[in-house]
Amino acid sequence: MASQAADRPEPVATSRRSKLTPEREQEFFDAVLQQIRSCGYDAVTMEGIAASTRCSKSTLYRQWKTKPQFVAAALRSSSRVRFAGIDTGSLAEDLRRAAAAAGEGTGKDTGLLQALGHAVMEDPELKCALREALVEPEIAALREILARGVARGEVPAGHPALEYVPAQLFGMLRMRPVLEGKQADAEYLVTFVEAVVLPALGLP
Amino acid sequence: MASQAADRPEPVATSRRSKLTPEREQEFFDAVLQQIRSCGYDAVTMEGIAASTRCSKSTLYRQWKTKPQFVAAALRSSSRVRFAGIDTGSLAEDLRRAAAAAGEGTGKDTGLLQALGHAVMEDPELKCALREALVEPEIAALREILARGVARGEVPAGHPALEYVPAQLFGMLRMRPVLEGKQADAEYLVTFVEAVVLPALGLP
DNA sequence: GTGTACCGATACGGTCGAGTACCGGTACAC
DNA sequence: GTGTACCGGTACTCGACCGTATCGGTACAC
Repeated sequence: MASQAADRPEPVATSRRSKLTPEREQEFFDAVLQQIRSCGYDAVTMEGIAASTRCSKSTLYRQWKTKPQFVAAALRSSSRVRFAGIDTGSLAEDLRRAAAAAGEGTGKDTGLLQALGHAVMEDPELKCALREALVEPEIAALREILARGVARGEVPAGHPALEYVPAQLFGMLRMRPVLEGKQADAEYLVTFVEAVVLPALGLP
Repeated sequence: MASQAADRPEPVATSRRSKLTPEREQEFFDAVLQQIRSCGYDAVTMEGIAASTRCSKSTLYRQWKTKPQFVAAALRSSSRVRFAGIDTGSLAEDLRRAAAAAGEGTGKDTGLLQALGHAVMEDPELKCALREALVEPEIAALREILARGVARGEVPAGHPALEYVPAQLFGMLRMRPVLEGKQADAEYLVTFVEAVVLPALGLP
């Protein structure tokens, strides 16, 4: 599982305010995000997290002041931009890749977005963390892809369908489970891109 | 406030197991749905509903066994298909009307869908009520509109973009608040339909 | 070896909400 | 007038969970 890097002998640098290794912290984060995905934000309890990670509530409250702050930290730590690095030189192909990439992680980010839905309205820090960790990086990467396509002249600048592309991709990801009860997997999303997004942009 | 219809003299038919008038019941339903929209499912309390409608908790629990059952009843009662009755004879125009209609009610059904997000995962009755009341009727009406367009020959049967139309519309409705922080109003949705949905279907 | 600082466990206080029980008041049937 | 059945109000039980406090154990520094 863990590589040799896990038990490094060196004292890292000077000292650590916490004896928790970053790997251990990540266990907490994974656990809380997993539980949020499966049970919703309100149903997740600090006691539950402590139990499932075999740490104590004290440890959680020592590191993070409150439950929302803990969750916010977990969100920030799991930031992983899925659309980064897609650049095939063709907008159509880039969009297919992006759709496939979005489909791969289905049930992770999507589930979080769903589960945190309204909890986010009450705690501004949570809201901010969610946007920074999950929403904005992906949107920015996607707009980057589109901008390159425009720069290459594949689509005229200001094409009316352009601004809707990110919302559409996320929308499909989000709505299919609701409407059809199935996850929006890579195949489904790629087909969607080819059937709708590319034609709307005037691409082959 | 209340019209004369409220204190009807007739005994309605035979007898009523409850002395609550249907109007009174609807007040409860409106109150609980409103509170769910603004605070989320978990934050809504039976005490709060009782207070805001000036009835007593006893009354609520006499009529409905539990909180989820109460909410489910409220959902069922508020079923109002927004896309029903749209039939202009032109698919493009029907879709514009549907988009506008969807935009009108923004913050009602959409908010509920958002707020109930994960609460629905735990109570099957709630889940069922939500689907029956909000999801399926709208989808069915929308598919009806599309089917008429196909029957008129405006779009070839089996056009790949057809099956995505409902999800697209709902997806936009749902994602714009997340991505842009603004409600998806009628204007936005109509523009979306014209920029993406119609071109993808090969309509003018 | 000694001190320090953190971890895990557990127990506790405080709050809040679901659901129940009981009571007085009242509208309606006969 | 009397009975019945329901409403509104309040007080209550019970459980859950947040966040705090306390204590013993242990890894590491020096």
